Amino acid sequence: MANCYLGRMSHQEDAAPRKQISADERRRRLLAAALRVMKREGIAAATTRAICAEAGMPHGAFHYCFRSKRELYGALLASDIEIDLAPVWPEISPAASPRENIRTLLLAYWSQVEADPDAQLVLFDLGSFVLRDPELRELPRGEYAASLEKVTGYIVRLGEEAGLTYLCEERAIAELVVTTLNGVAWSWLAHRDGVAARASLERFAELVAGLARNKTDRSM
Amino acid sequence: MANCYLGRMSHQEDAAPRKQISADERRRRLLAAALRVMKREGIAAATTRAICAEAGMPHGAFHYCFRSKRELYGALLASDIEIDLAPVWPEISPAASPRENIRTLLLAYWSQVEADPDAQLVLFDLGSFVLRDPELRELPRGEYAASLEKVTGYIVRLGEEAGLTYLCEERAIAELVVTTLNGVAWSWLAHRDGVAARASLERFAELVAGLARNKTDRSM
DNA sequence: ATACGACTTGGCCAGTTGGCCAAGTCACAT
DNA sequence: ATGTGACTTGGCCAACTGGCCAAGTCGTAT
Repeated sequence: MANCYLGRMSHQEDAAPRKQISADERRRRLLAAALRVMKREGIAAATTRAICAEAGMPHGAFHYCFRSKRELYGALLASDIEIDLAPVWPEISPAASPRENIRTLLLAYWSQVEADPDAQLVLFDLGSFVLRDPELRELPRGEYAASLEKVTGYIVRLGEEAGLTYLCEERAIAELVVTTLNGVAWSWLAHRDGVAARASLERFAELVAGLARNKTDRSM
Repeated sequence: MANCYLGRMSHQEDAAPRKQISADERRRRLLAAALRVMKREGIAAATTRAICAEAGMPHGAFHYCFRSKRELYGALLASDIEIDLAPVWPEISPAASPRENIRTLLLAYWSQVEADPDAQLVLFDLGSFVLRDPELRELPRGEYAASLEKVTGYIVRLGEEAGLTYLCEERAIAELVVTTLNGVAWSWLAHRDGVAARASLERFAELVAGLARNKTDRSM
């Protein structure tokens, strides 16, 4: 069911026996497999055996690639599962109101969250797991800092492209945004009311817009 | 080490040998014990054996009180672990600005969160676990609704006691508040930066205050 | 060809898990 | 005293866990 490595049917050697795989490549495949299992059945179901089976490998392969299960968990959280907002930028324009532009950005992010709820759940699970582990506890701190940095970048870029100026530091806004998006995601996972979630986001966009001004209103 | 059922040395009865315990009482004790274990060592460590040990009961007692481990998990999430804001109300006053009053309320809530981080983590763990279980999946929906109801009550009461009127429905504000508080809690669990968390809350209070007006400004 | 190290594999292990149960103990009504 | 039903207990189970390892296979530098 797994190995669709058929093809290569030439006259001499056929069903290519797929020789060897580098340990690095295996690590990558195991990480991907682990994520798939966790999304489908939760973090508790992601045993070393289940992960290997998902990756189409024998159980022994696991501990050749990872020293321990925790090492895989750490690597998984470190390999950021991020959301790309690049496709949204064309919709941003100085002509629109700050609220409209912020709204566009938030909802673009949201539609990606809503499209893959299990990924969000895994993110919470993984974070929670790692926070309990004495050796991995520091990991989320860096992850959080990175995502904060990224969102701050978005805010700045939004300011430039939509011609906005903010009443406070971009980083502070980013913090509020990251935090609120996480909160909305968590609430939505609980009640699964997409309408309510979007309504909260709209309201939040409105509030954040209060911190922004069109540059044209004052200077240009 | 477990059975300290010694004593019974007095002439008749003294160090009450605590005869039997009703199944209900045992359930309550097991729930409390489970919560303690989860806070201390995470949800994964809360095995039936660990819970019984924590409660000072033999392992067999567990399945006399609960049909399964999941049943306990469900019961635990249902037994709301809530935060009481009652002691804070005296600090609310019509004389203060809306922002100040909202700030007071949010920070009061927050100080309780900050005082018991593990409880928050357990709440996330528990929610996440339950969301994966086909039979318990619906549970968080009700929990969320209940806490939303409660916070809505707070918002209304705040309006009455501080003399505020809102620009939108109290429920919408409550949704935003619940969501944001969860988000801030999650972020804080990751980075453990209490200053940043409070700063976010202050900013959020400011924004929400924008949705409120002192009644005296218009009518009275 | 030969050798050597990276890769592969299935089996094994001791420990832990949730759940079950039969035998026993107790409180209380009769 | 005797019965009845709720409560108690320790032991048992099959299933599963993370981890380890020895024997094997393969690729490549020589």
